[in-house]
Amino acid sequence: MLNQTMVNPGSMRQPAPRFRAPLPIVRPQPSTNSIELMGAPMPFARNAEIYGENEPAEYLYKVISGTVRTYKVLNDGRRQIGFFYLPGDVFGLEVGDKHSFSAEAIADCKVLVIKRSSVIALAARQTDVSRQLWEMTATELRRVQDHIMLLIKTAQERVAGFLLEMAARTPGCTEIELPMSRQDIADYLGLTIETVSRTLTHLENTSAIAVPTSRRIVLRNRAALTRMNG
Amino acid sequence: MLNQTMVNPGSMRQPAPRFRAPLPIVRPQPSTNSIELMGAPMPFARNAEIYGENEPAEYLYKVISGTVRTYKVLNDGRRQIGFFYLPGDVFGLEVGDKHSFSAEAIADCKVLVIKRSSVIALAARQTDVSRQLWEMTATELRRVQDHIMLLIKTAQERVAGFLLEMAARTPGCTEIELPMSRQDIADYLGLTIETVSRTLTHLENTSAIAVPTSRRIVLRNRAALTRMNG
DNA sequence: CGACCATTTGATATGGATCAAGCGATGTGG
DNA sequence: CCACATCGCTTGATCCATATCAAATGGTCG
Repeated sequence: MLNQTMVNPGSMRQPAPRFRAPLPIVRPQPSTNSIELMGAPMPFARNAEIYGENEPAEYLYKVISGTVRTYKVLNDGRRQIGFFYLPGDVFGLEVGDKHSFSAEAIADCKVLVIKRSSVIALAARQTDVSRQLWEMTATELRRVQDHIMLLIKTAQERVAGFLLEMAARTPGCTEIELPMSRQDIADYLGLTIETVSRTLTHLENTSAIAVPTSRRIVLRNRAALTRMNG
Repeated sequence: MLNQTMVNPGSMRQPAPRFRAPLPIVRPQPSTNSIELMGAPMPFARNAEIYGENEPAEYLYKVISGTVRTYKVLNDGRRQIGFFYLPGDVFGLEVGDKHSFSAEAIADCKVLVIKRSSVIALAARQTDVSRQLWEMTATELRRVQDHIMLLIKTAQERVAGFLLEMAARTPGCTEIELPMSRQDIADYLGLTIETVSRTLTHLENTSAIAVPTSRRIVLRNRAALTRMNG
């Protein structure tokens, strides 16, 4: 039942820990050209909150470096991660005036912060901007639809799918550096850390992957992973 | 593992069965004014396919009467229902050129069919149209995000949540007429029919609901349902 | 009435959660 | 430099919610 992190409702904002060398992830930046000209870059420390659920959605965001997680917490503390946003990804895009998820930096981040009202104002006059807004929202929609398909699968299928998804988002596609903890992965996949860990071990034993360090995964047999993805 | 319908990959298109009296559901229509002027109403028989996954997305659709389900089928036949669209709801909205889900009529339907290309062309010149497109996509996004939160819950929470959701979408809020079968509900909630049935029986035994006929549910104790919604 | 289909109910199996312990890396203070 | 605490992860043992398998019930239509 309770397969997610239990979050203490009273202590959400954690102290920002010391700095760490940022991960060298560089990805093809989807062209959000005219919109991102309106933004200012801003640093966030590891575990810093970028915005909270139900806060007014005054800005939208684009990851420059680092990784961001969005999440929701149920009444009783179960946490569901919406997505891991890597450099180039846009998040915090809302049509209503409140954020539907919370957002936090997983590693230290640089994030482009763009004022929502000015984008919307510009969209009212420039067709391409309004089209970009629409496309970003639709990209997000597709992603969430895929996430639903993930959540109906078995543990093995979820983990295999997750690895393939992360690999597809990384330039050097055979070896991936995970910016997030096992707990984050578990909360994204709707599993427990134990199950994630066991499944990774099993994939390693069947030599579908190698795990040189816990944050680094080598895809040895992509066909096998694809096959078990469901 | 296999908690969804197993769909035989070779026999998706079913013969359209006989006609049935349409359900008298009438709901507040969100104003999609200028867009829906461009559409033509079209009837679909029970279980008729409206479009298939990966088919070119030439049209978008608005339910006038009846109910529509969208769904995806995994390689091995597991089915996941994306949503049940009731009168007033827009579906089939895509930014890419292919549909990401399939759509079928659950009961006999009247559906407004609107040519995608003309809407997009109009959006290029009329701000309000492009805003409507964006808002419809964002509405869908919210919905899918909520669906994810549903899928991490227990069986009881999912069923209770489903009933509350359906009640919120119906005018006479205490009694709801379900247009879909137990199997459809199960595939929406990521459960089996047996679990859905047992859970409904349990809710009835604890007098949270009454089930005069299998398609009709009376909410007796909404507070209890809300409480167990998670 | 009898066939058919949807739904409910019952008995059992199992995948993943839970509870608990061990392990390796990193960091701290003496 | 080394004991020692801490943290993230792995591994092991057991439990439980929900799936699976199977049968009974009930409504619909010829």
